[in-house]
Amino acid sequence: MIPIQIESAWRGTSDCRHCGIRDMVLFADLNESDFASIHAPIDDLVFHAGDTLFLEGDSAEHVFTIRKGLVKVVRNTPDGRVRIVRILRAGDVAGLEGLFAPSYESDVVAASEASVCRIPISIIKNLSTTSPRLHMRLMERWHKAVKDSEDWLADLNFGTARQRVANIILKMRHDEDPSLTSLFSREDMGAMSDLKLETVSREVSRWVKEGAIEPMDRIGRLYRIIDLPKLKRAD
Amino acid sequence: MIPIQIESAWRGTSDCRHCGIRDMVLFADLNESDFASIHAPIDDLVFHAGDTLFLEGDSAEHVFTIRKGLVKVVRNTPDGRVRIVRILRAGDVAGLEGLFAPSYESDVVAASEASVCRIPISIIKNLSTTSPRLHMRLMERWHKAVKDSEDWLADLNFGTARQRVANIILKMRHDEDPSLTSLFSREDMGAMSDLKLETVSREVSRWVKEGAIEPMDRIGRLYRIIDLPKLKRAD
DNA sequence: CGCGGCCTTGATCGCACTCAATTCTAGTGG
DNA sequence: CCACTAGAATTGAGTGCGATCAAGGCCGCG
Repeated sequence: MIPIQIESAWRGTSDCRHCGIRDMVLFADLNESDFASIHAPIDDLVFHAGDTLFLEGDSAEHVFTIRKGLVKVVRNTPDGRVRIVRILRAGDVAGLEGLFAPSYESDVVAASEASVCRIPISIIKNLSTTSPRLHMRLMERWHKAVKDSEDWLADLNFGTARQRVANIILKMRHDEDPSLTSLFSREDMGAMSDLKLETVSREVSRWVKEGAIEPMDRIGRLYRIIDLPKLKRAD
Repeated sequence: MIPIQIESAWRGTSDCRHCGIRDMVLFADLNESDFASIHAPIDDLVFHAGDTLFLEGDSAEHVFTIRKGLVKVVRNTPDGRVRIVRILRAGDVAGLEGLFAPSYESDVVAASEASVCRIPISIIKNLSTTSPRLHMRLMERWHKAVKDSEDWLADLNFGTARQRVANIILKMRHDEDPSLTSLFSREDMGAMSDLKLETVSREVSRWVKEGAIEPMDRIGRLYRIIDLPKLKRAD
């Protein structure tokens, strides 16, 4: 199967030594001789909202570090529906499963404009035999992936529609300004929480009516959080 | 907080070199000098159904390899309910988060009699600076944990009660004889799939009435699978 | 202006929850 | 061996929440 190919802008080959978020990412602890042993190119790419980084079943040849933006990890159920199982943010890594599996195990799609480093898996495999520091970083990523995944399950797929929507609103708060929250389309929010888009819409409206949040645009994406405790209680 | 402490039988200090399932577990690739550097004791424990391996928040000092039996990974939601987020089987590892976090991030409870190796985290940390082979094994475990966790989310928390119960039945099939399946209590099955125990009971009964499964005991735990395709279609 | 995409809102329906009673099993002690 | 009990599973009746079907509104865009 030839996958749908990817719209992405190439921004050049990365110089990881001077990466702005190097301290957040896999290569944080590498030294000069580690970098010297990197021969395959690490590319710096930009994806637009809706672009695909890779699809489930694609041959796994790269690992992707998110530098900026939001990225959805999507699984397709046998009966044709779609579930968003995790959201990746700056510093997170997509496609780690490629280190062990021949192909990717989920679809990964940009949810907003996203700036991404594409690292050949061969580099990771070579370095990981020589650099215990990279190993630690890799395992930290795995740890975070498991924790995020289980938190997701526990937070968004539990309780009433009202509670689930409240938890989405909380989970999508901005890192920089936690009083702001950026929601996805109602359909995507439904795929995150196993609700129908109409139900999501109703519950968002209800939180607005009750004064817990306040719309900052006219298209239902950006909200200001007014009553944080109320959302957390979700009563 | 002093956690409820644990009922477990000590079966002796393990000799990992001659472990019956060594090829399945973390130490598969260690050589003699690796073993020679292990100084802390690795204990071999037996837990009975319902015993606690550790609780969320306990100081993380060991990693546990499951040798035999079934183990539940449990999370407690803020509103006091309980969710089973994963099941561990022979070869799986519990408590890996202790490598990075100071305390465990979920409760882990034996679901049946379980035989378990308790490995001090100090051993893993020491070995992982010297043995790239252990690193690979560890990352394989992380990979499996993420995949299991996301599969769980996608399979058991999706669709109608009928489909969820069918997926539990399929997930709990025996490795040795896949025509047999061992269910948990209806309450635990509810915690796995976010259903009430009465709903689970109804749906199990319905699959029996329709001839997809057949009870092998009188207490509703062991069933023989008669019509596998029907369960997979779940229509 | 018309069109398409997305969000919102309304009315109705059905599935899963709730509350409750009953049955079955294993375990205990007479 | 039987009576009694506690715990678990099962079954029933009624309710309510979220899905479904449908209509209408808002926004951006050609």
